Order: sequence, then structure tokens, then C-alpha cells
Amino acid sequence: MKPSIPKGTRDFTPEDMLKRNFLFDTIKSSFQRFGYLPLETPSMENLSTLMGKYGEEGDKLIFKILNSGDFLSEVSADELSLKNSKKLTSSISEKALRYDLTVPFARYVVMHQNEITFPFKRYQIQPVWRADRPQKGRYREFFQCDADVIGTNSLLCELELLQLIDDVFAKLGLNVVVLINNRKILSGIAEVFNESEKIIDITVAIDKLDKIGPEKVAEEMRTKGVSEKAIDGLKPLLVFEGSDQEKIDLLKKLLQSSEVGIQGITELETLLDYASPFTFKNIEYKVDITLARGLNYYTGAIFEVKTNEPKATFNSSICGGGRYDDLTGIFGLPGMSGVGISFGADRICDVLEELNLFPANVESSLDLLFINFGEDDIPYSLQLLNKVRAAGINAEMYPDAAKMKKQFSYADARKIPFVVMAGSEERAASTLMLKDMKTGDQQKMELNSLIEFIRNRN
RNA sequence: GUGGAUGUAGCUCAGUCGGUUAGAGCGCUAGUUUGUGGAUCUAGAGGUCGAGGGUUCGAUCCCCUCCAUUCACCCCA
Repeated sequence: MKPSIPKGTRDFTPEDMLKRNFLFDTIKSSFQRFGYLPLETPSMENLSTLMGKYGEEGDKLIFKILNSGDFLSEVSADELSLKNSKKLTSSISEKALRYDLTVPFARYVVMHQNEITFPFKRYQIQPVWRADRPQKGRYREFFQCDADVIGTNSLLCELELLQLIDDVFAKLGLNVVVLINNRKILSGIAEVFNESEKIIDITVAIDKLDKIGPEKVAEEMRTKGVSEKAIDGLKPLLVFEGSDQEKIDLLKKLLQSSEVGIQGITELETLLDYASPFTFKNIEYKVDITLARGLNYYTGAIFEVKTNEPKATFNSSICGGGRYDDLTGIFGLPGMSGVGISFGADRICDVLEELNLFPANVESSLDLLFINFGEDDIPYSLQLLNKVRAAGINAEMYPDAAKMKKQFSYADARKIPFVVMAGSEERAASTLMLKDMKTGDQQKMELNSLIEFIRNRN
């Protein structure tokens, strides 16, 4: 049989992993710098924990796990004959692969509420699974890198997330734009047009504005049964162009009758006030009234990050998040507000790859290769190798006394920057020959100078 | 779930208006007297032309079905 892996999943080669580890390490170091604590949760959750948290579409995209054993014996013949997959699912599946990291986190917080000191800041870097059709930048298994603060309403958390995003992308050397909006503003808009129950349809439609244009957005709202009055009223808002302040002024006028709308505007203004004194290195942030975001547990600020590099062809969001006021409520712990962001590691990898932003040395996992000159010289080389390793340098010796050509080709293929030759000549003089694989230069030196040389380089 | 595109060597692809031993580049392996790689040269290995069926004297090529990959929609990191 031909070996294969499931659609939308990938093997990561050593070259891939060196790059991915570099990315995970930089994100993790930023998370830690900002005071977030590590957490991991199981790959699978109870299906009931996940269902209903991501909207109707989300439920369909959850990977369900078939019950073990003779899972059909419990199902009645009637139920089977109905062929209602949705209903049947709950009888034959009670576990599912996690769909994101936020809902498992909420579940964790509720289960461990008595041990946790609030506000609780945690980061979590783990794979998630979605039964989507794969396409460019979309995988069925991918890694999210989440940082969340739960147990405080403070808008300083939103500011911190902006700074965290900046910190990460500055380290990666990637310029990004952060789009900011607030779900309360979207609720307010729906409210003033008497369309509160259509809020999700409206937000989903206007989220597509930059893709399909205002006419199609209006059309989509129309097919969803949104009133003409509301569609007309929304139009000027959608096509409005201006500074963040001008957008806010417009919203203030429009939403003056909506309490929740006003509150959203106030939150947004506060966040912008907090952010204004700071100079950000790699992010540009701006208010985007059309930003809606799909996950329907968001209630306050929402963020989305896209690349801000003209050369990048990849324009989907690489990072997103927001505030959820009551995610733990459904698990029995009401009134616990949280806010967080999620870095899409796989998409960021794709972008860094496209723009060639991975540091040149991520692929050289070894500093030194010792040439194997055969039985007589092995003990001497081994001794040097041990000392070099003890000094914190990554090194290895070629296992066979193969031809020089072969050993050097190996060093080349592995992208090892330096090769040590310690054969009979060097052994006699208690020295070694160091060759720079890039320039081809080689020079005799003592062990101590070698260690110093490599250290200074790293 | 809906629609389009593509499956030929390890990778990227050419090709035959249906005709005998199916090609290139890259990669891989090997090569000039026993301690020197990346550029060049020489040689070599490697393909039931995605799978099954049909049309035909004859199919990698035409037709059908299936499978896989991929892009877009929906939705999303």
C-alpha cells in the first residue's frame, strides 16, 4: 500500500522543526516576559464541553471521536434507521479533539477555580483540530499559541496584548497591522436598527466587506432578512473612511441611544488612550468597524492581526483574539471576564518562510563536526569532542572512517559551519585543525582557542 | 457541504494530433595513488505515466468511474 497521512495534516521535517522551534521559542519567551504561566490541556475533551461554543458552523467542524468498543450496541434500531447524523453523533461519540485552546482553558478555570489565584494569566502552545477543507494557509491540524488573562475587566489587559503582539513580531522582524473593534459597538449598531436578534448575521456579513464590497454585503444581509432600514442605515458606516477619532465620533452620533453601544465606544477610546503614549516597534494598529470575528463567545474588544508587508501574498489573519465576559458561565462560574489572543503558528511560519525572515543560523543545529580519521586517531578526537561538548558547544564526530569527501559532504548537507580535523599530525602536536566551511579557510589552533572562537561566534 | 484545476523519476515539470526501447533540470550514488566539501566534468541507478474499467489492431494520451492532491466559496489561526 501507498503510505499517506490524513488530508490537511503534515509531517514536519527536521528542517521544518528547527524553524518551528525557533518560532515557538520566541513566542514562548515573550509570553513569559509578560508574566503568563504555562498550561496544557488534553488533546481530547468531552464532546459536550465543546459543542455549542463556536456557533453552528463550528459544531460541524469539530472532529468527533468514536466511542470505544461496540458503540452501536447502545443505539436503538429506530435511531439508526432515521439516519440523522447529528442526533446519532451524541449516541456514538462522547469525546472530541479540541477545536481551540480558549474553551478548554475556560473549562480548566472552572474546574480549578479554588486553586487559581486571580487574575490568572496563562499561555498555552498546543495543536488544535478542525474538520475544515484544507487550502492555502488552512490546515486540519495546526498549532495555536494562546495567551489569556482571566478574572479582571481591566482594559490594561487589552493594552498588554497589543504590547505582547508587538514584542513577538518585533522579535520575528515581521511588520503587522492590528485591527481593533469592539463587539459591544456591533451589538449597539444592531440595537439601534432594531435588529438585535440578527446580530450574528449582520456581523458575519460586514466582516466580508473588504472582500466582496458594500453592495454584496447589503445583499447578504437582505437574504438573511435584515430590514431595508437597517441596511440603509449601516451603509454610511461601512464605506466611511477616516481616522480612528473620526470613526469614533461617527459611532458616538449613531449609537447615542444604545447603552451597550456607548459602553463599547468608551472601552475602545480607553484602550486607544492607553496605547497612544507608546511607540510600537512592528505593529500599526487601527480601528476597523467592519471587523467582526467568527467565534461567538467574544463580547468586548476584538483583535485581528495581518501582515503589513507589501511583498507578502498571504493576507489571512495570523493572529486574533478578544474579550469574552462569560465563557466560564456555561460551565457554572459566572461573571468571570477574560481576554486573550491566539497566534497562528503555522500561518506565521508560512509568512516567515515566504519573506525569508528565518535567521540564517536556525538550520545549523551543530556548530562542529569532527572528522573520523580511523582507529588510531579516534581516541584523541573523542577526547577533544567531549571537552568541546562540556563547554556547551554542539558537536559530533562522523561515525565511520569514511572518505574525506563523504565526511565533508555530510558537513555540507547538515549545514555545519565548522569542521575539526584532528588526525595523526595534529595529535602529535596536541593541536587541531579548524576549517570554516563557508570561506574554506583553515587554521591550526589549541582546544581552548577553539572553544573561545565558537563561543564568541554564538 | 458547494464549485474549479491537477495527478508522468525522490522533487519541479516536459512529452506523444493514439504507434515500437517515455525525456529534461535539480537531487541521489559512484569516479581521478592512501587527510579536504560546496562550482565544473564523466558515468550510473531510479517510472506497471494515480487506480479500475471502456473504445481501439494498439492507450501515458480519447471516454467513464473512483481515489488523491490543490485552489476558491462557506467559515476560520
